[in-house]
Amino acid sequence: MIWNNMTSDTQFELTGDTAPVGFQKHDHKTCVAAGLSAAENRCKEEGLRLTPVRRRVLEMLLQEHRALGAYAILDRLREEGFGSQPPVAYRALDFLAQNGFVHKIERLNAFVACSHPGASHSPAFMICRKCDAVAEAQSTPAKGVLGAAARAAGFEIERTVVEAEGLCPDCTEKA
Amino acid sequence: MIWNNMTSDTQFELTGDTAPVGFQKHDHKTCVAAGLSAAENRCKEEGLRLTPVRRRVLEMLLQEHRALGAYAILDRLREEGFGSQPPVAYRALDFLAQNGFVHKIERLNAFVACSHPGASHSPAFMICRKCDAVAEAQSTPAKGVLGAAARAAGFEIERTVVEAEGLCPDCTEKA
DNA sequence: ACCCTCTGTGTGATTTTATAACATTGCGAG
DNA sequence: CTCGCAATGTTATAAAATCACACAGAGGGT
Repeated sequence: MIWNNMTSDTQFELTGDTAPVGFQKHDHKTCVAAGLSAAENRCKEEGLRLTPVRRRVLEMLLQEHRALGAYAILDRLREEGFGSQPPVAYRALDFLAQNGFVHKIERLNAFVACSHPGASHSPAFMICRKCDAVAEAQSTPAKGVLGAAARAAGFEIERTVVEAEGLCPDCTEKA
Repeated sequence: MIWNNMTSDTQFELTGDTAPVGFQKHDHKTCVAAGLSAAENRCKEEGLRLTPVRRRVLEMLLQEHRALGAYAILDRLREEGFGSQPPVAYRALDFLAQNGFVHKIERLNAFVACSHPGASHSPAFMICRKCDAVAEAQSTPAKGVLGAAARAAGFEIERTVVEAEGLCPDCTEKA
């Protein structure tokens, strides 16, 4: 229920030491495809333009399945013949973030593909301080202590940043 | 209970349009003094060194009572005859943040004085997107959806960033 | 008092992250 | 077709943060 498990039964195609993926091994190909087509559908529905740069950036983040900085993304875009200056990356990321296809991790100044394409939601993240793996969960901003404080204060919450930093299961084991 | 109300009954000494202070008008002098002496005590107890730069930075943040960027702080330090290079500000801020006297607002790349000096706690913030006022509340990381997700995943939370962005009471009114 | 060490301060230089400003392209509505 | 607008691209610059190294001064041990 909570996150990156994606489809079906867990598949162990990954060699065991590929990039961290959200604390759970799973089939990348499936989630890249799923993420992309979810985005395509939403764009078609809402008249948004998923242009080549934007599409490619989303694809990169889906493939990577961890947080990438804007400049890491830019480097690849450059290699692939897209523009080579920061605004190219930032604009694509802004578009994707604005539409919920990717999220910015404030703590890392970096971006991850959304793990729950489709529904609008308030994401929460768990970030491993050792291996930088990032897993996305749902938060419920209006509920809980913060929601109560906000209501009491007359503060209108529009957006929330919720990021937990700590040790992922793998790194806990190794320690 | 929740935040910057500080002492006693609210006092309206402020002219009514001084800098935003956390959604509630209150007596600055009192909270500056309270914040500083709390820090002094904790440092004495724990053998920490509240040196002049550090003390002054804390005092600035307490006076300001809103988020200041490291470079805003640095500018003032420079004017006052302290060092003039970024590390001076960053080091003082690191010390203060490490010991819980100030908090970093990731969303703004800026720092605020802690509103609950003393007890160790997991802060949560409400940030007005219009006037940049910041109020501090308490969060309860281990509880709620995120805590459940973390336990389910075997993720060990060490620290949390919780920041709500929206409109403060004042700005809501004006709109 | 002396030396030693360790922490903190100061500096210049650099890296990393992000935005401003403006020219150009190309699609779609009329 | 052509006008307008959104997206792309570029150069330049701003803003945030860190590195590397020199020096000063507090405090402990002798």
